[in-house]
Amino acid sequence: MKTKQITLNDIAQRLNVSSVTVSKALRGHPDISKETTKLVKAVANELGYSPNFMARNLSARKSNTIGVVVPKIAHHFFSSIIEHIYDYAFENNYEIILTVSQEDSEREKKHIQTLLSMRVDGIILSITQDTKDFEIFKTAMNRGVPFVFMDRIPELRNCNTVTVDDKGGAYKIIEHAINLGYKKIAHFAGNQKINIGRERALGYKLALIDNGIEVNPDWTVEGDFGERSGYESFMKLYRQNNLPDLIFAVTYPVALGVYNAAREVGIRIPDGIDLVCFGNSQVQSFLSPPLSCVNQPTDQLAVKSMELLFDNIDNKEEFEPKQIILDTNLILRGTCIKYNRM
Amino acid sequence: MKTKQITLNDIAQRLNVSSVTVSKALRGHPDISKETTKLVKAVANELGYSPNFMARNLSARKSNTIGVVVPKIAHHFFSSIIEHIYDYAFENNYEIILTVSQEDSEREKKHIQTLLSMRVDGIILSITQDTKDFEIFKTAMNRGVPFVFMDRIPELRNCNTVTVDDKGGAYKIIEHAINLGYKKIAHFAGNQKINIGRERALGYKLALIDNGIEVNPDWTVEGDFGERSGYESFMKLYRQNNLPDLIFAVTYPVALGVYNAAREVGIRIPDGIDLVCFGNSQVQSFLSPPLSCVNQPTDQLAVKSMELLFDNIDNKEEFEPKQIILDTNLILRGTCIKYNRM
DNA sequence: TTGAAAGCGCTAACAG
DNA sequence: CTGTTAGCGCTTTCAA
Repeated sequence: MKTKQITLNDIAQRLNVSSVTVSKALRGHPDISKETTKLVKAVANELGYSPNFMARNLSARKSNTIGVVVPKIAHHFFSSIIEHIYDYAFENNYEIILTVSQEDSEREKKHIQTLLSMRVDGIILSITQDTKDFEIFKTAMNRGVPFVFMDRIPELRNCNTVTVDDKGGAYKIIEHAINLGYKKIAHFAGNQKINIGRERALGYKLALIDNGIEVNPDWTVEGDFGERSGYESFMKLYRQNNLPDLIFAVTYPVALGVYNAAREVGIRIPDGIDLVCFGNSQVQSFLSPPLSCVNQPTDQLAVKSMELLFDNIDNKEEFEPKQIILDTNLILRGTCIKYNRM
Repeated sequence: MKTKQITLNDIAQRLNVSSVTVSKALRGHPDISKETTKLVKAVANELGYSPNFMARNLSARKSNTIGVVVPKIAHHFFSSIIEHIYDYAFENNYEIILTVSQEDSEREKKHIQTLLSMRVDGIILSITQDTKDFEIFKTAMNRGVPFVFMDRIPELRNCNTVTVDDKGGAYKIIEHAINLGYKKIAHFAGNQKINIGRERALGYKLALIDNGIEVNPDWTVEGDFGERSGYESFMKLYRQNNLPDLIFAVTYPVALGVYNAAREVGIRIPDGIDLVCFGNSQVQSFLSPPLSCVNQPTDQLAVKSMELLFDNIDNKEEFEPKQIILDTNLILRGTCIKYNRM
């Protein structure tokens, strides 16, 4: 019993007018008299008319839709950004097509192709850890589709980016620790193929150097951004009997891995070893001890990305790519608030 | 410099064939010779052809897209389900249009209308806390759009639902606690207007009754599903000097609120008061003490919902609505593992 | 104020 | 194997 979809024509016939009249009336076009407009709307309502998005957009050559590609979603950082993106889109009567690459660059590429097929008006993209091939981005941009890269960005000149000041944030927290008295500071660094991993590691080093502390290469432990990685990095140093006084974890999950590992070997945080990380989440204040961190403004990441994208969409002809860098702030809780050594 | 989008015709002209040939070739239709197919594909590639999703779907009268409406996204339960939904869709070459109602039933309604406009092939929906008006669901279903209600479902006969055995799960954990020796057990109940709130409260009561424990009405504290609610419920009982030995929180955030409140008034978990909740998350094992809970199979919620939806889509004519109820299991960690009183 | 004609880009049905 | 014809449902001229 597939009920036929109601079309403009159905309404038109009922009223003995043309479908054009109905189309205009429904959109409140001034061409049409108040009376017919009212009539049309009434019938449309009665029949349960629902405009066909595809037909409308095909004809109008505009989708009122923006595409989003993120590497993960079950992660506070991204889900929070996405929620803000949805809010922003909703207020501006835009639809969001969200796709998730699951850190798989092939999948990412496919998603972009799909979004292009859908003729989205623009794309907001946070790349995977190992996206190496930027061709698809270039061709898409050349084809006139506005792009905004958010947080995790490719090494590409002349494109829109909205990032967090990763280097500055890392610098800030390390300097804070140094001021507390810490000197033996390790960094559990993320993947160095991607900007956020590199920048945070850079900020860490810079802060040490600027404060006259020698950089111990053993204390920059490379890994990825996950819990497992934090656990393993800790265990590596532990086995080498080379634990520092403070660990700066590149992400919140990495810090969780450290909690786990430390608990396992019976070292207490923050007395036995202190810990701090980049990135906030809903639950850090419930950890024991509550975890201090560098906070990223997820709402701003969403809003600025959307603003920039809309700006680009509205001024396609003479648009100059912009790079926006957002500031971070420290949230100090139970860790890294005093010097615990000696 | 808006680059014109490449169409079938552009490719056709280049090759001096008709657009139909190109269309077929691109889709690997057996009509077309290997040779032309190859040629067509080459040119399409060279020109960077990207099929127009709208045109294709308008013409084919099928969108290969399914709509999803959830109340929140920055919440482990939902983001986890959504990730699984995306995976499933991706594997089956379907697109997902995800919309977020933010617990606002008006917004929910608008989203459904949008999805209908987009002519999605089906909708998976988890309703808001205070969705009272089910008309839109009914009309949509009458119009032949397959629906699956997931986890949070309306009181509607004869529709597809995939839920967790909330009552059974609550019963299970309470019985576990009783076996441990607990008798003074409170329930920080969620919103009773929605099935999950009601069912969990029901399971709680049933378990008490079945085990010969009197149900103290003061110990069912109604609230909502958020952290704030957990905090306030605790404080209420605390002020009344009426704290139980164990609290069963309706959700994980509510339990977090209890941690907060307990810490604030200097009562220790689990010795001072014990705690357990419905729903798992990535971080409960990091709480102190690690929080035991009733685990919901988010992957199954996603998969079963998708399967059911596809089943309905494929057999529209004679489809009998199904109700699927998924089992829960207990995850025992640092709370509610032994009787701490006296 | 209304409508007829044309077309958005694609596909399905049918001929050749 | 290839192409012609007809339309999907809507919007945008442009004429009445």
